[in-house]
Amino acid sequence: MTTFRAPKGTEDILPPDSDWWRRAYRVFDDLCEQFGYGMTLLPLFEDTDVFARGVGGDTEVVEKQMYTFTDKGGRSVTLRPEATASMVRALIQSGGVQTRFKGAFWGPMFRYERPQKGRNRQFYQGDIEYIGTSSPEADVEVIEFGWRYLQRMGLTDVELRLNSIGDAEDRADYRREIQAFLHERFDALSPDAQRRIDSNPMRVLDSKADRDVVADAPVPVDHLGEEAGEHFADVRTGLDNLDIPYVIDARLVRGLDYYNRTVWEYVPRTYDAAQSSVGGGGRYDGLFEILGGKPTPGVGLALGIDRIGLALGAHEATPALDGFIIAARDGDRSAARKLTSELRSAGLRVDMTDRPRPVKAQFKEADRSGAAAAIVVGEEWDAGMVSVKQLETGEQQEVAVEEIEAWLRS
RNA sequence: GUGGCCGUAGCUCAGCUCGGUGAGAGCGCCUGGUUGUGGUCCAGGAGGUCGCGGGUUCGAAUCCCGUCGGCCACCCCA
Repeated sequence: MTTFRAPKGTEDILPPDSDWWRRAYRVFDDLCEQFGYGMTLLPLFEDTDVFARGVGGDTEVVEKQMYTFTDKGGRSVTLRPEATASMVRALIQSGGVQTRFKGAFWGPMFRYERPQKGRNRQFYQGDIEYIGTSSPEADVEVIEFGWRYLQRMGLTDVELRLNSIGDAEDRADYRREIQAFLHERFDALSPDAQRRIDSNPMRVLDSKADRDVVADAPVPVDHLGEEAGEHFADVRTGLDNLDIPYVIDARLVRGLDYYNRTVWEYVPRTYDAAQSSVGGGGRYDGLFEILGGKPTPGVGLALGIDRIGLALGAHEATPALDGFIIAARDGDRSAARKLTSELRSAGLRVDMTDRPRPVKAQFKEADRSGAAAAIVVGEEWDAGMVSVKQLETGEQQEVAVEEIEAWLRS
């Protein structure tokens, strides 16, 4: 027996479940227009090195979650695990960013992991990037964007966790300090943490397995240089100014190596799952150089759409048609079909059954479709009339054919 | 990659411990309850290789082994 199913870690999203996704995208798109972020369409896969170098060789994402293939030309390509490196590559390719660039993007990402709640191998992100400015106002705007998005989607009880991990230069001293701290407690550390002392000690702060050990470890936010410190203060002032609440999480470091200074995450308080973060972002002033471009600062965020949906719980389907056309007699079907066509051309949302069925069954379909009204084409059609019934109230009346459109709109 | 739980109608599941009367329920779906009226009610109906393979047995959805798949957690992150 060869029955196929969606590959492990992927999901088919069909109506009516996809109604929510349509809304999720529309809200995102509206917000992008309001904030002035242009749309970008990027490849689903890139040269493997874009991510290996961009994201960082010592991250989990690159170490073991890459969907990497060799194509027929012998090139190593990787299904994108995240958007920022890809976006930066595209901007470098197009000649770099002269003044500033605000780009948005929506689509699937791929990470090879063992699936669980809120973690699929193919998952969806909405992303915005504000590039070409090191102003803290940009950080604030991007953080605000994510906050507004969650609010509009109905996730109102969200904790915004904020931190600054400083600049690369600031981290030299800090690095020695945390390494010393970790070496003293070497035996208590998890194998992963032990391995990272030399390669990327800051990441240990983020490790659940080592939570107790690092509870009183030195944190980057206490080792900010003058500029990074001012920047962070300005970001906080900016958020206060917009009345966006946040908490400082000194051990928040994020999983991608390109971040510097500001990093943040959105965590719904009402959502209990291991994968609780529904979005996050950070500043990445060094990424352009890593990928071979001119030094260009940038800040961006990713929203985990799947997780936002999970955090919201069951959402009511809202199919909603303006009208459902019913052909009373089989001979009325062509007239009904024509009317359906005309009303659709006029911009209304209408549907009808796929074949002759008892009127009762057609009404049942009309009801299930979520239509506001049922429009009966039958004997009255011969006199230029149709019967229209408001399905919620049950009220019914006859209306002249040429007035249906106006009636449906009222 | 490691661990736990689970795979029976389209969906949610009961039955499995103590193998054996014709494989079930609810929801959904279809038809009907008189001429062209839904969401309630009533009646009838369609729909199942009991994940797959092997073993034990006179006999297995029920016991054993294997395998595939799903969910959740660890890890990590969106």
